[in-house]
Amino acid sequence: MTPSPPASAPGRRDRKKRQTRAALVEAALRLVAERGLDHVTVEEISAAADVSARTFFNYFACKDDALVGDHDADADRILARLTAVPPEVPVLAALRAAVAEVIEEVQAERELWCLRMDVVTRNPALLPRLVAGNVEVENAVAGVIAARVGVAPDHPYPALVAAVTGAALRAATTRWATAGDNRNLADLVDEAFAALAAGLPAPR
Amino acid sequence: MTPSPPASAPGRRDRKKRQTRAALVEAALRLVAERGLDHVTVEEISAAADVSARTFFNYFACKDDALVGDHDADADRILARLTAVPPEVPVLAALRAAVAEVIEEVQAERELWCLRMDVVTRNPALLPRLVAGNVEVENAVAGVIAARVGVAPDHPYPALVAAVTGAALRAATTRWATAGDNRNLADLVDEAFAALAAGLPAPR
DNA sequence: TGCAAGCTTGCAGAGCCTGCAAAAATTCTT
DNA sequence: AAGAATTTTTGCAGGCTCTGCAAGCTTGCA
Repeated sequence: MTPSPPASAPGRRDRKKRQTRAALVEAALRLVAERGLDHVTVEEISAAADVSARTFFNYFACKDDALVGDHDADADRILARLTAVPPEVPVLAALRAAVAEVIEEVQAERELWCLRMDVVTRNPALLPRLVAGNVEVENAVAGVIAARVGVAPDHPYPALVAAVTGAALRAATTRWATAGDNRNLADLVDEAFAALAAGLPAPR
Repeated sequence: MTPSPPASAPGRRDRKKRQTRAALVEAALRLVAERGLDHVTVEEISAAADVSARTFFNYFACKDDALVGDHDADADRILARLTAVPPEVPVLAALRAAVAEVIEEVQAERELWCLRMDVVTRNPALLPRLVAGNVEVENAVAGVIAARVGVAPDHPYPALVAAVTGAALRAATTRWATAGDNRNLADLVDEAFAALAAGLPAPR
């Protein structure tokens, strides 16, 4: 137990698990992009990834999860980063810094995200799940913000800021993945946060 | 065809439909509040509303819809109100005015919404669907805003404002339905919009 | 009253998802 | 390197969700 370097020596088993998961995600996205969500069965996705249908559900709780992904790991990292930001940094700036890391990783997987966004917009039934992951994160973020600004956990401010910044992030990511311009996601997020801090003035 | 007074004389048929729908919603919320989402079947909900299970799916596309409701009608009204607001009104104020009507109706159904929020928070699988309805509305709202401020439909500003105000509304509604204080939803929404317009300054 | 339209219902069936236990693969121990 | 321990994969049975279809009933209207 406890392999001495847990990150450097993943071992064959972990490697295979990553491969299988990636294969399932790739097969799911490709097939659904081709045929549409309800013309692709879990059986077909599993066959394309060369595993049994039962194994699919060992990796994903439901069919949609293979398409939208689970962002629990991201959530933990964002929370850790947020708590690490010095208290004197303004709330919006702290949040912007907390998501920097995740944003870079998303940027690194641009093609995957473009495909994912394409699939989601063409299959609106997936939209709920794509937004939902964020909501769970927002609740946790709200708690950290409450402590940071020194108000009660049920004060309206933390929940508002968490929800609003989550929405801003989503808007920026959507634009980044769908628009033709090849700007960095980080730049789009910066613009969105700047607009928030300025009170959302009309452009120009 | 085309009943002369469509609103004043609903007729027995429409009345029955509304009753059936309300009975299904009530039964679904009550049963799920008691037992939890996956310990209640559509068959049981239908039985409690005294209709067949097949009829349930004539009213709702899926089990969850009976719990979170469909807000398409609200969406249409919000869009109509928004386009009716004079162009010189600032964007945030226009949005606030556009949702006033819907907010009053939600306020009128406070108990229903409290139960619904309780069910959703205790069954997080429902959370996606609750937020999703808003997203569809937001896209339409973004289009109207783009026209209002005179930018291209794919400009980042309209999408950002639509997403952010949607999030603010959601935060206010959540607080209104869960918190103990009996303040008006309209007041909470006003506060949220004011905070948005001020750039989300830390309280105090 | 009689007809047309709309609503409800049962039925059959595809597909999603879960629990269980056996088989296979990987890792650990000796 | 052989065997034990652990993890992963798989098949199977089964319940539940949701859909299409056709028959039967209710409602609205002339």
